[in-house]
Amino acid sequence: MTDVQLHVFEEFADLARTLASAHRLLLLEHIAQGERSVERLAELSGLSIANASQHLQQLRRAGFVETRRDGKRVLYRLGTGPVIGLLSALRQHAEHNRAQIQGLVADRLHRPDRLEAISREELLLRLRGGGVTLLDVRPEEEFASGHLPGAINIPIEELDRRLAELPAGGEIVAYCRGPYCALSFDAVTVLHGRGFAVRRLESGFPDWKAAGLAVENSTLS
Amino acid sequence: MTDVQLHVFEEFADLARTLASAHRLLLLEHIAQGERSVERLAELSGLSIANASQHLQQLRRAGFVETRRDGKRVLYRLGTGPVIGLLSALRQHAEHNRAQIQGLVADRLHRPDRLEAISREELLLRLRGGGVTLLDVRPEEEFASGHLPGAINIPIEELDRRLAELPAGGEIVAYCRGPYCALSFDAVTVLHGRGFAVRRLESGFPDWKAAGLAVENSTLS
DNA sequence: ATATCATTCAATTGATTCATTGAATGATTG
DNA sequence: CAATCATTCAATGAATCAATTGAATGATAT
Repeated sequence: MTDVQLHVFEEFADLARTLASAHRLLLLEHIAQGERSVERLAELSGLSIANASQHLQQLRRAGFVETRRDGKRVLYRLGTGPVIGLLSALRQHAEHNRAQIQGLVADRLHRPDRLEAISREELLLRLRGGGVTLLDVRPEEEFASGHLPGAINIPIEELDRRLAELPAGGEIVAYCRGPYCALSFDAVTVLHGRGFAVRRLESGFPDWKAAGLAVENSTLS
Repeated sequence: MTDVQLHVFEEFADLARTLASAHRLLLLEHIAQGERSVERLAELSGLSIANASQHLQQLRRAGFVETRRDGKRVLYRLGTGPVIGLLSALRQHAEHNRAQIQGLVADRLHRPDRLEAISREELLLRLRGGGVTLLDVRPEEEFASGHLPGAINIPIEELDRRLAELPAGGEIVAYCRGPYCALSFDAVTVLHGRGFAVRRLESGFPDWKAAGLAVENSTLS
């Protein structure tokens, strides 16, 4: 009785243990952006290739990612399960804890930078209305492997020099990889300083995709 | 940059690590049923009191549970955050993995015992229509600290002897602690054998409560 | 106040996990 | 078929975590 119970819980615990490493979570976050090779992931995460490979295999054993061979490379992508949901539940809980510590739980309007954030639902409404420019500030590579329909791509480092590409009037909504990616925060800071009406999308590309919403692809490896 | 990133992920990893122990998950599951003292939890989980206490403190540090003093005892209850959501995301993923291994993913009707299961939404509809008897097969103690409105309580061990208390006609819906609690499965087996029209609720009491639905309490310590 | 009892703390030991290194695998390319 | 290159495997020492024990805390009750 408690024996069978414990066995089930051991299984859950194994899953949790696989997530209990900052490096693996970081790898997952990068994989959530699209397919990546081991070498690229190692580079993105600052790990040795062998080490990255081992972590990736743990993630695969737990079903969080899947692999595919393309020539000499092995490409990793997210698993088909509710991986994003699991990660976002973790995020939510962490956020709740932070709010708890600061003594503000029921209140939803307590994060100053959140004032600039816009939800997916709100964005969809605005897009239908028109007059909104979607700005993807991720690197070209990530943009190419998938982005929100109609978005224009200006990587954050180039934003300063390429302001001309942005429409003078109308509102801009910037997004990047997700709530804990700093790129869109930076974009809001930069653009706000230049007098643009800009807000950031609360969630990022992976969540958008996971929600089953339309995605565009560029033709680039 | 990667420094700040890593710090955030360390935080997530800590949360995951706290869940990465079958004993702690088991404790959480018991706490999800209602407030419990350390002694009771140790007994329920087969741990020494000191050991249980340590695990409980880890859970508290991570914000999964909260405590309250009542006389000599310290009572543990679930935290206010999305704990249940996190646990159920874990469950979902585990279930997905299992299905994956058996080569049936897209298919939703592959679990024979699931044919007997009814969702919360469906239950709510049926209850409005009437003719449905809700049967709580958890121990009296757990029933007393909270149950579904209108449910009758017959602990699973007594079910055999107390069949008379069940209405002859109409459908019975049995529930217990949740999808990985075996009690309601047993109830279906027993009652089905006696010719009752019986199904089990897919989710259990904790999920019901977490969904913000009405809950009844008995007057019992 | 003091005794009592549930709970928590502190310290030890044993078991896992992590990153690193160098070698082995396995698929492509000439 | 041999060479090449990305990835994986295997083994090591350092670091971290889990369970156990006995003592300390903190609140009640006589």
